[in-house]
Amino acid sequence: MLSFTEENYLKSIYHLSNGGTQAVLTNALAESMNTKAASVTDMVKKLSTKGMISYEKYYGVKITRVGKTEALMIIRKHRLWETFLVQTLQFNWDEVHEVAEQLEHIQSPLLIEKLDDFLGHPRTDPHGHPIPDKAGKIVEIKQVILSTCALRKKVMVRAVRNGSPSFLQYLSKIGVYIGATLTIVDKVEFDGSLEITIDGKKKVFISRDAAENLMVTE
Amino acid sequence: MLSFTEENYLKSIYHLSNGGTQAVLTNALAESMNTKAASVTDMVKKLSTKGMISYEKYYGVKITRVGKTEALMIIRKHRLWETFLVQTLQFNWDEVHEVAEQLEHIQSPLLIEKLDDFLGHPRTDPHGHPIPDKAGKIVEIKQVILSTCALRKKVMVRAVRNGSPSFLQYLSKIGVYIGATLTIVDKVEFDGSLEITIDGKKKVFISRDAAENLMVTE
DNA sequence: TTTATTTTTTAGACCGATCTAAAAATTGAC
DNA sequence: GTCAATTTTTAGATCGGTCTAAAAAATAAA
Ligand SMILES: [Mn+2]
Ligand SMILES: [Mn+2]
Ligand SMILES: [Mn+2]
Ligand SMILES: [Mn+2]
Repeated sequence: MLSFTEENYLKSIYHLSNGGTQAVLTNALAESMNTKAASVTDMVKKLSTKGMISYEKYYGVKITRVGKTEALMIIRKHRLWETFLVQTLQFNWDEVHEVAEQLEHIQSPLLIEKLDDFLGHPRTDPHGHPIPDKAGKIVEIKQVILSTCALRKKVMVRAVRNGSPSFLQYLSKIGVYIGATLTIVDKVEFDGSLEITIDGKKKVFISRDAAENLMVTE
Repeated sequence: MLSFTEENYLKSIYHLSNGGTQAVLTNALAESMNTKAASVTDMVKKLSTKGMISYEKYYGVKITRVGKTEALMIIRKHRLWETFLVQTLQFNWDEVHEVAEQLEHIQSPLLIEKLDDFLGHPRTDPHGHPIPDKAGKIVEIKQVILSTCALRKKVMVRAVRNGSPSFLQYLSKIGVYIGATLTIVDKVEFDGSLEITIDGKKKVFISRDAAENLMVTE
């Protein structure tokens, strides 16, 4: 049984390692957890003795098989709760993350399976991120960053990379949502900003930063 | 801001004091919290400095106005979540308490108001207990213990006093539920057990203990 | 390849929540 | 009203999670 804090560390390690493919360094983890390197070293030893990660002094940590499964279950809960908050309780997509950070730690396998049933086994959360299934399997949909797309090509918004409330609110305001059809009508060489149309109608300018945080498919 | 543990203590104090009407002694609180008297003394001092209770050495604690409001909000959350689990997620009424013990600590006023809206502002939880409203107001329905009722009188089950899973499962098994109509057809002098009919049909015997944990109205 | 910089770990402390053991206050019995 | 039993509080320790400051290792620069 992992503590609240241990679960958060593990989730961070999973994300920072790109799903367990790379090692995670102490300082990177400290920054993402808003804590100090010394605290990370302590926690990392604990997670290591619990078999969640393998830890080699000065070389960072790698998530283990069980650790990965554990992390995916927390992510599953997080994303199912976010979906519930938006679909069922009418939250806006920029309001759900903080609450889901709490709800993801509720311990009840029955609850999460019933929630999943109730929601109709959604495959993605309100931000377009895939929801791992009961077995921890995650179906990644091939998608590319908007700013890399060709001019005049119709693409569909699939996910946001940065899910910060301010970015999400901005997207809502200009009319961009998951499932929207975008077309790049012009690229500004100077600053990387784009002129796009949304659903073939509205024409807006978005910054390079915004364009780099939208994931789309053709 | 109260910690997880402080919230649990406060809720216990509220219940043990019958909604703030009596003082609560250290040992009583220790027993209900499954902890030691020494730990209670520590916690009680902390809750006192936070203004949730007034504490007088050797004479127990009394809940304050703010403490009561705080306790009622936790109870509101607990009971709304229990209602959600049964009504929306199809839990049985004996499966919800433990999960609600966790969910009641989620911090998000927006969440609880949206949940309340979604459920249609229920007035009682799956065990018949009243749900405090947004302002902390609680509508107690006058009800009596089944074992005190007269013979042959039709009464309606309103709530259970003891909500333990085993009792609830037993009730389900014999066909007793919130809203069922019961009639006492015989009282056994010797052991206080009752012979009753459920909804005018099924005839069963229940023990004194069971009869003392069923709340009914006429 | 020696030195300087950066990263990471260790040592030692603090805080919140808990415990055991011992002291103090209250209550009950005679 | 005194003494014994019960209840409650204090004292001191532990554990998990965090911190700062200092030591050690790894990396980069000269
Ligand atoms: Mn999120
Ligand atoms: Mn999300
Ligand atoms: Mn309950
Ligand atoms: Mn209940």
